[in-house]
Amino acid sequence: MKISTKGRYALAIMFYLAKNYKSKRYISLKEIAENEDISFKYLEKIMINLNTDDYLDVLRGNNGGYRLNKDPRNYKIGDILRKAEGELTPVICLLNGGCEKMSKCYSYSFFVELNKEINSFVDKKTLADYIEEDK
Amino acid sequence: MKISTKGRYALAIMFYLAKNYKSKRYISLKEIAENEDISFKYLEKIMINLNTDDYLDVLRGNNGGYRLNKDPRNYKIGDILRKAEGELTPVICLLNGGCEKMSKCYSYSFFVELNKEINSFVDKKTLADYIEEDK
DNA sequence: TTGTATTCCTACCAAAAAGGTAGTATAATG
DNA sequence: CATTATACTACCTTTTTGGTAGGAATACAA
Repeated sequence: MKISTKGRYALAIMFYLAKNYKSKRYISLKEIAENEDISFKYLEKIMINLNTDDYLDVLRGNNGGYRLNKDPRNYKIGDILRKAEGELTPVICLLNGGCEKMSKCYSYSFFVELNKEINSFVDKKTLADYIEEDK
Repeated sequence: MKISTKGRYALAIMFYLAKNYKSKRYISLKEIAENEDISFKYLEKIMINLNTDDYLDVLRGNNGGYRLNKDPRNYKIGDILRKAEGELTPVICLLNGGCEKMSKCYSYSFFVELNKEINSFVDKKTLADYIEEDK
């Protein structure tokens, strides 16, 4: 039940962008990597999953990078973690509506509830909830 | 953010024992392994972590095995998962009160809240909550 | 007292996932 | 056209997961 570095680094990236949202400037991964002490190359890889479906503004070249394209309050922590880590379901069988041993599985309804608990929490929290000036 | 087989099998064991609580009989891991389609040897290994601090009654030899030593309502799901999987904290830094980069970490308070959310949920649920006759 | 069924304990091991690194292609801009 | 970014693909090392194997200790019944 751990969040891997992918999820943690993705959050670090997004908080970094959120912090700079008002300046409108593009932030390079190099800058984030240096400030957060994370491997630049690894951040690039994480970005591939993170920046899908026009999630962020991108600009290549000099002074390029990434920036949020909506207010921080519109970025759910749940979406960020799911993009980086994949589905947050505590067990895989939840994605298929149970397995072949479902009929005698006492754990299943517990997993359903836990899944709901986790996802509803992470989906009601946004970047803005954790940045002082945006609270 | 997945529960591993250790945690899932531990729950399977505990639900199996809970289901048989009233009969007072000792249940062997062999029986559980066969009924739940899990490797007997792996269950033995999981049991090492599960049955600490007099968590269960044990009897060796013929017709031996394990049984609950208190009512199913006294076994918290949280305890079972923690015994099998280790601490359920979504990130390790929560166990040390943060890391050296704490001062600029926007994620930390989110992790604290998520941790609380998860643990308070799994600790308010017991085996009895998911067994028909005990509800 | 011997055989059988069980837990207890230690060591080992293969496959998968995590956590990266390296190199090149593509794009934007001065 | 040089520079500075992202985009993409391939590879690699370490750790974790998910087991297996074998024997010692214990309980009990015939």
